[in-house]
Amino acid sequence: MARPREFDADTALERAMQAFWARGYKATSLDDLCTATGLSRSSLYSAFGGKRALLHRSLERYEAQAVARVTAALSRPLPVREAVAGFVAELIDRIVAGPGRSGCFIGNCAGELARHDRATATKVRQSLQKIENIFETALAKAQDRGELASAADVASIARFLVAGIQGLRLVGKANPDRAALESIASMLLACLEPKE
Amino acid sequence: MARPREFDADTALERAMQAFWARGYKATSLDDLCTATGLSRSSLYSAFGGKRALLHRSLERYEAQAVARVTAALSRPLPVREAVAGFVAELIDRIVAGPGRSGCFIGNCAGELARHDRATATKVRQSLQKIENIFETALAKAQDRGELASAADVASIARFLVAGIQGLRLVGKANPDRAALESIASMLLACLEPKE
DNA sequence: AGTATTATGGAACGATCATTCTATAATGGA
DNA sequence: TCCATTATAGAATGATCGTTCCATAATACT
Repeated sequence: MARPREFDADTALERAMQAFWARGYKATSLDDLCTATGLSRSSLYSAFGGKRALLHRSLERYEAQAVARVTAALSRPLPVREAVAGFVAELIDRIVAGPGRSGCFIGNCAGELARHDRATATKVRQSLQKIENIFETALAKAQDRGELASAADVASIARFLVAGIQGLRLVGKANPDRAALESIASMLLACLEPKE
Repeated sequence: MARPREFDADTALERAMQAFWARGYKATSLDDLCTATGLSRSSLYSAFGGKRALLHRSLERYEAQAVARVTAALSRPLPVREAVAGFVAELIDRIVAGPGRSGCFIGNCAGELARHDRATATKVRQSLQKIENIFETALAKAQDRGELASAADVASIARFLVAGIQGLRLVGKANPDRAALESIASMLLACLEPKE
């Protein structure tokens, strides 16, 4: 019994997320968001509530996609070291090609906002934790398969990989050089090698 | 033959840098900078030329300080592994205590600006390179002392340490948890262990 | 002492910011 | 078909942005 929406909220959110991801929170204006989504200010506000709320919805959306991507990458029928290596290699491809130079949206929010925005910091922390948990689960399975030493601390390795990937992506923003990034990646993956 | 400055340009720049470091570029307004430095807009503009120029001066200042800090930490009469470990341990102390939660100013600029600001990206890349070179030099000396395998690629290790430290500091912004950060640090330092 | 020159404080500027408001359009149910 | 309800476009709002300008203050040199 009312006028129906003319837009799809899901694709609008996706486009808003892309805008925040590419430019950052403060650098993305409401005009930018309206242009990106094709919505008017009224529609944006009634559907999402404001810029900050839209950022949080964007973070949730990104987290879901990131969880899916990591899960997919680590579910491949490969030794975990090769699965992780493939995941990182794709990241590097995207950094070198250009689109990956926006970095990780979660990491971007951590860098720009975590210090002075408790709510966003909490969301960032939780998102990183979820991704870390996916790594940990995959590593534990690999450990069961005998790919990792039974003494290996899979939780610590997972945490290390998440931090290392953040570092890789951050450095890649300023220096999208394939050789440099692959060198970093290969040393990062050493944590999955059995000690000789 | 004219009116002299009432302020010290060096301390003004230091305070401006602190403001940019703590809040980021876009989030630091000219009012913030005037408050932080104690200068009027006129003085700021005549002395530094504008917000963006002030950022670049701040980056240069931070780079010099960072170079000095890293050089000092790696010049201690210790095995390089312990020197690096001490450096990272102090970073973690500052993150956990609070002040270190601003992260690395260079990394912050990389995250916020590198993608859309070529000049800043170049400065960031050069600064990271300089710091990387300090690590590499220290590692090469340690290699000469026999602390590292003669086959070790000190340039790659240096690059890896810089990226890893950026990741550590970024993750520390959202999750300033000592145990987690120390776990990451200890795995990072594994690249300096002789393989068994 | 007078003057040229630079520094300073703060007002003024236009642009842009996020948000709210208003008028109009479009629907489903009566 | 008319009404209650929600959606939309875009104007309006006040705050704040970075920058410029101007009047005044303070010095060094003649």
